Parts: sequence; structure tokens; C-alpha cells
Amino acid sequence: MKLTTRGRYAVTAMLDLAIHGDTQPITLADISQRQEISLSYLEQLFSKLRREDLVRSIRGPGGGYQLARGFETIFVAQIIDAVDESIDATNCQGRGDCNHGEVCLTHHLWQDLSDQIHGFLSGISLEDLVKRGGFRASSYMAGIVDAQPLTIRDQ
Amino acid sequence: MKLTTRGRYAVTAMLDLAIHGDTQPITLADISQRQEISLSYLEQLFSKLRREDLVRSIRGPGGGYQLARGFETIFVAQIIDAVDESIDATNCQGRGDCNHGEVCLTHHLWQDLSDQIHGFLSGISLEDLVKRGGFRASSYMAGIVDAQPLTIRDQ
DNA sequence: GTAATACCCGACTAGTTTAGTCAAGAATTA
DNA sequence: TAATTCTTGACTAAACTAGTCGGGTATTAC
Repeated sequence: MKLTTRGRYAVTAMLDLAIHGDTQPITLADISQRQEISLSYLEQLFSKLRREDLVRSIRGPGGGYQLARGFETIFVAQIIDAVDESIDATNCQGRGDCNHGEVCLTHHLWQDLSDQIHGFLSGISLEDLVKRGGFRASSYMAGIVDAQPLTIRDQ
Repeated sequence: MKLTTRGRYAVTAMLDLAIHGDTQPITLADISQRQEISLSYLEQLFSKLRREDLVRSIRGPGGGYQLARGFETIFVAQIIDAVDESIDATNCQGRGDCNHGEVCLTHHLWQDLSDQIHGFLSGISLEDLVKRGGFRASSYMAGIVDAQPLTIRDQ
């Protein structure tokens, strides 16, 4: 799990799509204007989002992008994973030989933290983001923790 | 909150210090050898750790570094904050004018996520890391969630 | 006092990533 | 057939990472 501005751009753009794209396809030019993200950069991002089947594209006049499925089934973690190729939180690519052939001191800490963040963002859907007024995460965060206990997930 | 290998190095080094430095000061050369981190790079990191009063330095032969206080009062979040100057998770540096003078769509999401991660890591002390066999984070994470409810913190 | 030890500090750097730009092309509709 | 919109790939400036290098300064032991 990697968290950069690229992931933020992608989630913002997908959220724009979820808000405005319920009926007709939305052009990247529209998203670019509304969200102040460069068009060419959006093209790069949507290329990846399409490959991951998060959006559908329609060419030609009247075309644009649509969510590939219902916004209640698209989660923040999926969007971020699609555009931010996830680096290993660990140093040894999970081999466990980071320190003289042994597991390094903090290996598990980073692995688990990474899983935690991923689990957290896997619980927030575009629907959640659309429906909460002002898009504050605080309110549903409590709910998420109740709903899915913080155990370690196998990514 | 920013999570890079620099933060990982710093936590690893501090953990080494917590494990080996209970009686005499530990030299960076020792840590460098044990943890396979370049000496010069460690010097940079410890310069920051010292400025944040997480370690004490003793010069001259027999000198080295010690934890500045008990390992039960030093938390992972503090270490990472000391070496990874925290970038804003938001795009507008908290001004809230990220989109045409208004708050951007995902502003709060990132702010809250950042706070969440920070909260997690603020609950893990060096003592926790030293005492758990194998340093697995999973076990005490559940405890942390019980202990400090996931409300939004003012950083 | 002088040599060795160890921290201290700033300048520099190769490589990678980020956040783009630019140009050409392909599909679709009017 | 022209306009629209997605599609793709090559390129790039700036920033960041993970270091190296070279010279300090404080302290201790002899």
C-alpha cells in the first residue's frame, strides 16, 4: 500500500464520476475542469483504472467514462491499488531475509501496518464518500471498525 | 504522516538501541553492522532523532547513543515524525481551498486517514516492539483499538 | 598533549518517482 | 467527413531517496 498524490487524484476523479456520471458518460475534460487535474495526467490514470475494470470507456462524441459497476461496490483501496503500484512495505519483498538472512527487526510491524491501512481503505466505498455530507470520513470510520474487526488480512 | 524506508530505518535503529543499549551507549557503527544500514545515513537519521530529544549522544571513546527516556514512552509515530518530515496528506496544506477556493472532494478523507495512521502508530511503543516475540504487530493492534477509540485527533 | 574514538555537519550525487507535456492515432457519432 | 473523445507512447523538469564524502569537534586513554 502506497499513498501518494496520484492515488488522491484517482479517488477524486472517481468520486467526480460517481457524483456526475449517473446518467450519461463523463468526459475527462469535464473532470479536468472541475477537479483541476491536468487532462493528460487524467488520461494516464484512467488508462490504469480501465485496465483494472473500475471504469468503462465510450469513444466518440457524447462518449466519456462511466463507473464499471455500482458505486457501492468500488472501494478506495481498489482505486489506489490500480494507480499506485503497491510497493512492499517490507525491505525484502516478503522473503523475510532482510537482515543477514533473517527477518529484520521491524519486518512484521510494517507488514501489519500496511495490511491495516489496506483493510481500512477497503471498507470505504465510493457510495460512502458520495453520501456523507461534506465527505467527512470520521463518522463512518467508527462504523467500519465496528463492522470489520482489526485483524490481519492476507492482502 | 509519511511512510518511507527512512522511517523504517529509524524505527529499526531505535529498536536496536532499545534492545542493546540498556547499560552502555551504543555506537552507530554497531547499529550499522547489525542492521545493515550505512553509517553515514545513520548519522543523518540520528541527528534528527537527537534534535527531537528521542536519543542522547555521548562523544568520545566509549561514547555512542542512548534512548533519551524509557522505551515505554517512545512511540513509533514519534520516531517517524522525527525523520520523515510529514507531508500534508491534503493538497492545500490544510487551507481547505484545494478546489476553486473550496474544499476538494476528498480533502477530509485524506486528512482523516492520515490521522488514523498516526493514531495507530502513536499507540505502539518501543517497549511493545521489544517485548512481543517476533515483533508481530497483529496482537497489540487489537488492544490499541480497544484502548483508544477511533475518533479524529487534532494531530 | 596527542592519538584514537565517536559524534557532528554540510555539500554533493546517482537513481527513481512524480506530475506532468506533447504528438500521433483510432473509434464513434452527427 | 469532420468533430469529438478515448488511447498510447515517448519525453521531461522537479523533487525525493538513499546514500557518499570530507572535514570538523568533543572526550577519553595513554
